[in-house]
Amino acid sequence: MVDVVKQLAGIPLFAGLSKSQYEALARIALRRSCRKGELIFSEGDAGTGFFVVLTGRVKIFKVSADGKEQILHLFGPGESFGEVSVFTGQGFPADAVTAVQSALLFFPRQAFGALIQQNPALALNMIAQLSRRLMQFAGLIEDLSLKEVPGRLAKYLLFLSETSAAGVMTLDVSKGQLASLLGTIPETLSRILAKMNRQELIRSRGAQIRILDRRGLEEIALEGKKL
Amino acid sequence: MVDVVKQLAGIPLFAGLSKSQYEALARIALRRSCRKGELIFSEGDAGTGFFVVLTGRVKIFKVSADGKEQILHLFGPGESFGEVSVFTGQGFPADAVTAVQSALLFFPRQAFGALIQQNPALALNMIAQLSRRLMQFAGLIEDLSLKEVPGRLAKYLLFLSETSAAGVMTLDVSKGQLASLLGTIPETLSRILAKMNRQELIRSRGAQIRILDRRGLEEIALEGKKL
DNA sequence: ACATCTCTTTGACTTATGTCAAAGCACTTT
DNA sequence: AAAGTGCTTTGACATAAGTCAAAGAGATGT
Repeated sequence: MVDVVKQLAGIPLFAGLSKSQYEALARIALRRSCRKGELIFSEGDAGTGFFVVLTGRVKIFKVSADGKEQILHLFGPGESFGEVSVFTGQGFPADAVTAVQSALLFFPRQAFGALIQQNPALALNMIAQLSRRLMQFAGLIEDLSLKEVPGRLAKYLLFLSETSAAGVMTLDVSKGQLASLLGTIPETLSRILAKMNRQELIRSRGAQIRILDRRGLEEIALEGKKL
Repeated sequence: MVDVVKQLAGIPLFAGLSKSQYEALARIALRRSCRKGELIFSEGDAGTGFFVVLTGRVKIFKVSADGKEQILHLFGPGESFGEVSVFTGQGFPADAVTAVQSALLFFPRQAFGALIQQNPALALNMIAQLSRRLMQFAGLIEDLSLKEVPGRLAKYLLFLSETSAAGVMTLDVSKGQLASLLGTIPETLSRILAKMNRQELIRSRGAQIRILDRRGLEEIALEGKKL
């Protein structure tokens, strides 16, 4: 219990809460360990609560009738997921599986509902959280509808380069998963990477990628320039 | 002022609040009238507050570098928009224009922030609101990424038929706007409608559409069957 | 080192959807 | 009614991206 309190402190959703509020949260939280590839919930399952990632990584995704998948989110330590169906009362809107061995906290719906009603700060954190996610979704919708795959990839690479040290960066997901994140398939992604290499925009070998022509990538990502 | 209170009562975001809470909201709300096509905010504008539609209709959309638009939402009476940037502090994520002559209420950020901190019920309403919208976005992402245009159209028609009286239904947006809502262009939409007519799935003339083969549409919408 | 997987790349091909241009319709304005 | 304006439809065409199949590369375990 005590160590759960400690872990809660690093979670943005719970930022700035009082000690007693942490304890109240810790009291209702349930720990769960999942090995890689474990199904946490399926689309349509009744939302009996939501989760926080302590360690590992969880993939939230939709699957089409013929098996293609679109990743909606990849959540890492400190991030929460499944809140939405706690509040809409509808089933989960997508599937969730662990991408790697992971440790989760589960917050049951009823108990958490009671808590949030008495903690305005928690409610406001939740609002901020949902707002950020909505913004992110708006961006994904824009990308899927208005950009071509090279544009989405360029945007992703530029974004990744901000977070990573100078020079070389390393993809933190497999290329197949990256394809799904960008709303395409591995073959298409592979071809586009090859083309970007040929045009000296990037230099990639395996998961290592170095940006050679930042401006060129920006033109593709933002101005819709063709590859 | 008094009549503003009356109008607030019909707004889901404010459902179930007390009389004094309505009055507090009415005190900070500003009225605004917009004629058709008026720009309410642009992507990137600082979010100084959010809006509620009293009458009319507002279109929230993204535009690509080369002018194609993707509608994110069409909001009608009682619905609110622009909340997200109130809580993230970032600029508006998309553009908003009135689709027809409309009357809006504007809630300034600061004042509303103060209110929501003291009204747990209001905060919970906001959470429910954002959650619903997130779910809706997840559906749009799924459609854009995993369904083809005929599937999206079939889904839209089936959805519309639920809300409308038996038999014939009338499109409540122009076909150009419908195309933008479905993530495509008018030409493509037109061709697909023509094809659905030829295959006796629907019978459409102008904005009037009658569903002839519901099961057939469902196969296209849900099972990805080809047109 | 070898065999076995899984992931990635490449090639040839198909197809859905976008582009461009023109014609058709419907509505308003005069 | 005529003329203008903005939607919608249709046709011919271009192309981005998916499908299918096979080969290559990298890991992992025995």
